[in-house]
Amino acid sequence: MSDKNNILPLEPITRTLADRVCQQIVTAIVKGELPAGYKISEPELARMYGISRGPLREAIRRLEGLRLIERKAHVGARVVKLSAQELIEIYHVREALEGMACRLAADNMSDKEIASLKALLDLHEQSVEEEEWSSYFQKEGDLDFHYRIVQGSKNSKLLELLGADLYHLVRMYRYQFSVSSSRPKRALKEHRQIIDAIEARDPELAELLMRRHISAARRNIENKLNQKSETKGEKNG
Amino acid sequence: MSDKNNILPLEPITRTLADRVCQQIVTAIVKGELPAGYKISEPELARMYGISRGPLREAIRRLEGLRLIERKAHVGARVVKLSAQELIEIYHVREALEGMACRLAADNMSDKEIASLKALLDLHEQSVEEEEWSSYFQKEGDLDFHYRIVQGSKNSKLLELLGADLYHLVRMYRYQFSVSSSRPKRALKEHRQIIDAIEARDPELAELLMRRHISAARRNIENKLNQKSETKGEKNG
DNA sequence: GCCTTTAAGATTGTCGACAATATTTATAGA
DNA sequence: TCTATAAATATTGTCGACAATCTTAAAGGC
Repeated sequence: MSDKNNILPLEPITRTLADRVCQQIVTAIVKGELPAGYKISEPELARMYGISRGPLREAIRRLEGLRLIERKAHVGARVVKLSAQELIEIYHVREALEGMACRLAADNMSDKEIASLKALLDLHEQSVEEEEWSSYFQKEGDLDFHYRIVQGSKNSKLLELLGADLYHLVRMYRYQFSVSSSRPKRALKEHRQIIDAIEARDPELAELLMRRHISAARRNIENKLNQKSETKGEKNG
Repeated sequence: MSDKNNILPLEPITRTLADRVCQQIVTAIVKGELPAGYKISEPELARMYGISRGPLREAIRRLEGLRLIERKAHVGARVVKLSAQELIEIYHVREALEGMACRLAADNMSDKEIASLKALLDLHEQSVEEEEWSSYFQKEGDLDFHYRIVQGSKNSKLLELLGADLYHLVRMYRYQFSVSSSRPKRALKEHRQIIDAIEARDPELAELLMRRHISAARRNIENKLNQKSETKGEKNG
């Protein structure tokens, strides 16, 4: 082996320009640097990222697949703007899909995966106690948990659907609305119950708990959205 | 209004080249003209459809979003090859998603939509009796029914997931394996029961019937696949 | 003064050529 | 004869320029 392998490509530094720029734009959208509804100008972004319009269009098309931008022929692309309605819809779909995933995970998750996930929850507990959760747990930690359970279901189509079409939208929502932070200890407790049910190889209970967990999160959001619209006042009355 | 509007663009004849070619390739893949596992050569397809590589790559990227082809960087694209395992996985996911869709449809589908769907079933019944179902009903008619119910759920995310990620794969499977033709009358009867439950505004029953319907289809496939592998003989014993 | 029409500008879609990477083939050595 | 290295070939990735379409602004008519 020669020395040039010292720089081991843990994550391939750059497969293609489109790959790299795509990831950069995903991050920018999720964090709100590219705000919802923003009109994407191909020449502008191409200059910004220092690439040509070719690979940029490739990236844009991929972003469209991730449901992060919407495009119209001969008009252009815009960062997707989630309505309250759509956000609730996503949580309804998550309830069905992740409930199923959790049931399957109780049967198919390996002992090693379960142990690893319990360790992750220990980390989360630390973060919550040290009140560092606002930065990490609120934004990504919770989704890490959910994503691992979907992986544990061993159903690749389920993983594709949740990973490619819903995951990033929820990430975006969390970053930009900063809403889901209200009940971190409660959520963590529910996570513990879920992994316990999986460890006990109890599919029905695991599904029930996951559905309740997501349903509670949805109602939490619905309440906050209602408060918000009430605060704004009744325009027509 | 001038005469030039005589040629009313019912379906826009051609929005972009990529649009048109994308649809053509979808059809070619579903029908098996581009067989599963086929290596897609960009220069070859570009010549075949008489376009440049630019819009062709756009189309290919879109096909990837529809899960009909898979691409690796610097290697190329191949028509997706569904394993038996993945096909079963899809039916499990459909059971969860379409069960949910059917429950929502019982609440949200308009009377007009219900009437229209019942009329569609009448057409299917005619086709079955005249034994024309082999050409249409087997391939597309059944999915028409399912697609309309998903539309009736009024959950746009649900429609996106089922329409963009699973629909075409099931279409492809039906065309190429010609398996689902075994129980058309039975399936039609189940469709009637489902729409009756929706018309009666009975969400629980509607979901139950849809889940059973898809589950039965899945077991039907599993049996056929088992027969197939038995016919092939046991290679290792 | 407002609306319609027209022209100018900007943006997206399309094309052909060049560069970087992967695959195949040929050659040399064991 | 098989393996390993290296050159040759083909394919994919990237770029800049041109064409088609949409948007915006200005001019003219009612």
